[in-house]
Amino acid sequence: MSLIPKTCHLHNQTHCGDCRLHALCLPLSLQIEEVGKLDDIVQRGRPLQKGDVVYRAGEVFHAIFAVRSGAVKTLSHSAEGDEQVTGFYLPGEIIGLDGIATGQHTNTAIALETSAICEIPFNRLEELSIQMPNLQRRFLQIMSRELASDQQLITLLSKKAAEERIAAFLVSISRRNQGRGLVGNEFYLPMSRSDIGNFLGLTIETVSRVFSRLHKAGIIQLDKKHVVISDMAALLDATAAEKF
Amino acid sequence: MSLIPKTCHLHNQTHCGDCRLHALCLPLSLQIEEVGKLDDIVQRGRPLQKGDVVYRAGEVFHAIFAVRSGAVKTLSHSAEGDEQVTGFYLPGEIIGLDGIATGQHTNTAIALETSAICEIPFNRLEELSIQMPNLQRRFLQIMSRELASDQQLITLLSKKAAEERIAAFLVSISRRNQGRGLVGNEFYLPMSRSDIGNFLGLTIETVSRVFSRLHKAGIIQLDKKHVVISDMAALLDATAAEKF
DNA sequence: CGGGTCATTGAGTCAGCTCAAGGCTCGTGG
DNA sequence: CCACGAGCCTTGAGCTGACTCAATGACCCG
Repeated sequence: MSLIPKTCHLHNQTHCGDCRLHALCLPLSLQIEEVGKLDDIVQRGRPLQKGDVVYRAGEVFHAIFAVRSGAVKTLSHSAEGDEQVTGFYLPGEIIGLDGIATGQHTNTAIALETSAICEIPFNRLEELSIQMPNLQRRFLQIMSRELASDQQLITLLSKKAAEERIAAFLVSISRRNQGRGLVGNEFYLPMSRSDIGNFLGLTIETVSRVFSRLHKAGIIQLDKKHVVISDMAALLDATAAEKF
Repeated sequence: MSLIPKTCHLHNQTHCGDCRLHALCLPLSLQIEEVGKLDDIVQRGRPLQKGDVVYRAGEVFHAIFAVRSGAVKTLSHSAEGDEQVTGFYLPGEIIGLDGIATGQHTNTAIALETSAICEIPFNRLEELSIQMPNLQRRFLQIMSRELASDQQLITLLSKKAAEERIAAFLVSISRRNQGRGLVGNEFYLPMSRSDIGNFLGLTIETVSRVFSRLHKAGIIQLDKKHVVISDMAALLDATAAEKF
């Protein structure tokens, strides 16, 4: 059961072909008429508010979702009940892939701010993939990219110190914003310090201290969630601090 | 030395339909004639020896691989040159999925012991998937399962103490052996302490100390790489030690 | 203006790291 | 057959980066 109401607001009429995220999202590398067919199966709901759930762990998996605007975090729950933030998703990025293996979502996805989400029924997508090899390949690419980013996070958690983690996190947000045509060196973080800490395997105190340190070092400017990267080179250096 | 006899499963003639791993590997849920078609595209090479490379980071991606016998580790290299072990793969498991996104492998895969590997050319697999929706779905399942296991590892690295990590690691090996019809409470670890430490984000000293502790607690018996789990309940408890 | 949430900063503790020493096993060569 | 070296593993001792605990500040909303 999807939480997204089917009522259409004017804002929801954007078709895949017109969508500004066209070149980032699922339609990449499709022909124009193919985009039209994909567009036919995409369902666009009313914007979600901060804290609203896109899907919940344990729910039956029936669709994947594309973030059209706003931002979403995904969390998994361990057996003991504690939450692990497994990712932050920005416009053009796809969530819900975790449910394919078992037919149930293993993660929960929650809007971090007012967000528009496109819902793509999975069985329709599968059918379409059979007719459109480009779409099949694109979808596999997206899953594989997700694997690669999970593995980067694994390396981060396994090998990097707190400062390197935060620096890498900021660089990642910066690059993804840049990929969407925004400036790379200034942005608002849509998530709380606590989400960042959870994601990076740090406490919120450590996140806060590292932000302060980077600020004092003149690498970033910081006003609550508003970040300006004033010295990108130094920030990149900080993602891989020398060990000796 | 592996528990797996060197006689039957290393020879190259086994077809997917006859393979004992049939129900774990890619052919799961295929019809008999479909298995035959899959079998036609699978290439079986000569057994690899310990340390041999299955594929290397940076190589052009053209195939995925199934482990038929033995064991394989995958590693990614960070920009600074240090290696991160990202997974251990046992018979019936699929490696090489990391290359789909970019067309290049981002990981390196190395045999941990004498191993037989099936090579499945990716473009042939894609073609076959279009004809065989079951195969397409199965392949997506395998990728999704990989995502889920990466996310479990992320939680492990982000939230768990050394003892919980090792316990979870042993339970994982045990379960996967059991899934292949072996006993779950006794096995040889095909990887070194250093590989385990690297994988779990611990130093080899810590790995060694935790093994000793679990041994002294009567939970496992240990003779080099030969492990006997003598108290599975206690080991499971140790994967989620109470924090207060 | 009071209560709640989120963020910052400081002080002290500790799990796992580094450094160091020594043991076990296996292969090689005298 | 033993000596020797090279890996790999184990164990001990001390150090340290991030955690816990605690207090305070900033902001939002009713």
